[in-house]
Amino acid sequence: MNLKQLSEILGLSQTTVSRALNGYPEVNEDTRLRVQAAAAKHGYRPNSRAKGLATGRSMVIGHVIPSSSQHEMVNPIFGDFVAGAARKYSDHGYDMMFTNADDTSIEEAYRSLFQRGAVDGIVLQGPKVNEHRIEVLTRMGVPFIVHGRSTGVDVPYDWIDVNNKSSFLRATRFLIDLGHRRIALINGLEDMDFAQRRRDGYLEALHEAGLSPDPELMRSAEMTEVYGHHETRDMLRLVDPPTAILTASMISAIGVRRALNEAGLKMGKDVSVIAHDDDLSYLKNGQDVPIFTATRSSVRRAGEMAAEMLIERIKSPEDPVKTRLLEAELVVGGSTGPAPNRF
Amino acid sequence: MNLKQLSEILGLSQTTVSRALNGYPEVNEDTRLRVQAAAAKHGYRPNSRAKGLATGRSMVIGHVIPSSSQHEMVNPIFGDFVAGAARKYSDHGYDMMFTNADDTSIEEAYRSLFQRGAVDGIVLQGPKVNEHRIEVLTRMGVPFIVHGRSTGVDVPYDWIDVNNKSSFLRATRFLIDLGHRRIALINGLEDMDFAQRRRDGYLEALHEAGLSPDPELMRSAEMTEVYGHHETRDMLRLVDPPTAILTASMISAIGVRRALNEAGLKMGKDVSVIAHDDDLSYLKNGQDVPIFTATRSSVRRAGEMAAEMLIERIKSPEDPVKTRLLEAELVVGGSTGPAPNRF
DNA sequence: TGCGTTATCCAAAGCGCTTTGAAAATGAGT
DNA sequence: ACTCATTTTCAAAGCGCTTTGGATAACGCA
Repeated sequence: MNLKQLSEILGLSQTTVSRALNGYPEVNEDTRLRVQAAAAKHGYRPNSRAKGLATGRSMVIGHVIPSSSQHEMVNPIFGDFVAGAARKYSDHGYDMMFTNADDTSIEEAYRSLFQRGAVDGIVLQGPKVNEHRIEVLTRMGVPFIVHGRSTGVDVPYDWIDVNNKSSFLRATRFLIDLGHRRIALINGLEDMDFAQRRRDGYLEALHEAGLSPDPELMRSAEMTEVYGHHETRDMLRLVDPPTAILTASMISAIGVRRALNEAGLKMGKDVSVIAHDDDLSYLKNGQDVPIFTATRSSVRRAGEMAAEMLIERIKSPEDPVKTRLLEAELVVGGSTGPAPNRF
Repeated sequence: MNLKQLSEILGLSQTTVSRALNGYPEVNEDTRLRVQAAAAKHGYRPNSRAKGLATGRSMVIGHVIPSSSQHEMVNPIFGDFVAGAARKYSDHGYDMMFTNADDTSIEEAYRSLFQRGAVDGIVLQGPKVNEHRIEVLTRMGVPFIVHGRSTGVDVPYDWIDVNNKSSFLRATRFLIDLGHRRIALINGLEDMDFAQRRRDGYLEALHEAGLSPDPELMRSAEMTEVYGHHETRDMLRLVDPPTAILTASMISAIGVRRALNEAGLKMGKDVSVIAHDDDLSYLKNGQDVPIFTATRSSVRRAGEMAAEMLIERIKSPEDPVKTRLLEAELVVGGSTGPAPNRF
């Protein structure tokens, strides 16, 4: 069923039917009702390609999935961020489109998505330090929003980010206040901007306290469970092992816990652990009392907000740049305690 | 830059330029090269909406995300399945589109996606028992594939699934052979088809061994970490607690492990655990020796295969129905051992 | 040279919608 | 009854592409 057929059935012109359906004022209310009833009855749905061609808008937001199988952003966080964004998109009549690109052709993927007219806006996830894609998108003139920020990029752009530095600064201070001196950081990949900022926060807190950082206690990789486990086991073998560990995700925190258990150490007593908690729906940090002391910020919520900001940007391309910095809460759970007295 | 402009620059007709770019034979090779060079130089990209309008195909595959915040399928598995599918889509020139729908309007979402011409095919994830959506899609005549199956639906349809029943049958037998008699099943939501089949396998193995199932040992809910923990803790308090636990995902297995640790029990010695492992990239089951004994089947691989099967279906709508049943491997790890002797 | 083939290229129609500019219908005012 | 303004409807153009049905040029061969 297309417009033409529907208009023939109704004995009206396509113009009138189109207008009736799209809420234009220059159509008699009775006619509008008739048209709407007929459309519902025949299950008429305007072809979105044709509509897009005619209006110049696709009502689709684009995301790119980097296909290198082990890329930081694809995984734990992906599902929740997308679920949050998707809901907001649909509230505003947008769909979301994903396109796959291997690491070498990501830039091309963005370009293609927009220039083909497939999407009206783009979400850039997982920015690295000096993220080149931001300039690319800016030059293309596509409305976009960055989930995160990129140190070293000085063109203005819309972003929404957690205050990673302050989170890790406060978390580290918290451990220092508990008497810890050997504090490890199990970080994400350090070319990722968020990892860099977390590291900065961590270092600043150490510095404030007059502690000098130990490279042996700073690890960086993809945030998997296995990685958290591996690095922890490795550090526990040091001559002077850490008494506290900061880790970049709940997933790796679980690996940390596993390593501690294997070593017969009690979390929160022998070794304190603080994790960053993205508040993933299938991996809640306990029910009432948090399992891990954590810096918490819902990535699902971030997805919702990113979607809304992007839609606003699409509506008002000339608005000044908008940014949004979310503060993570520091929630205290059972995984931290005073530094053990070694003597 | 559009076709018209490009053809004017080249002094050719739109027809010829279009054909040159799309590899049609009725164009001189020299001309084709000239056209390709110019297209590259000017960064010409055919508008996909216009192309879609003209060809009647959108080169997009649709997925629907149910928006009830706690739905079974959205989460742990989502990211990896999608990543697998996305790669195959892009190999064949397809993009993927997501649309959000709350539980009441999922059917409408599928209908809209296809009838608006937004997608050429649909992936149906997380089928329930008696999944109504399958008939809806069949009647609509849209090419689709189901990830999973649906007991009680008797129209033929394409699907790819893990042999859930046989996996859990074998896993349960394995525990019985180790001397376990009190075996718990921490299952997914039982209106999900996969959960039902796992339960069948579990029950069949008990039956074979002359064991009668204990409702107290059969739990069912969303497969979160917290859930695995909660049910385990609860069952450990029974007068006659389980000596072995089967659980439906790695995530809930982690909760099981946490509960065992809290109770001072050693996994693989005091209580054996077998998990179903979807082989998620950020949650590998250990490095060399598996942590959990597990029934393993890569959901990412399933995503790839689903994508390929769907694309074939789109190409050949009249082909006979295709189905694919994957056998999970039973990998033995450190979480299982002989049943403890209580006497 | 003339004619049938084949290789190239093109004009125009069509995909299904929105939107412009104009026409028809209605109503108000005198 | 007639004019003018307003409301309601319509025909046709246009969005950017593919594809049909020719036209033209080039070629082979008698």
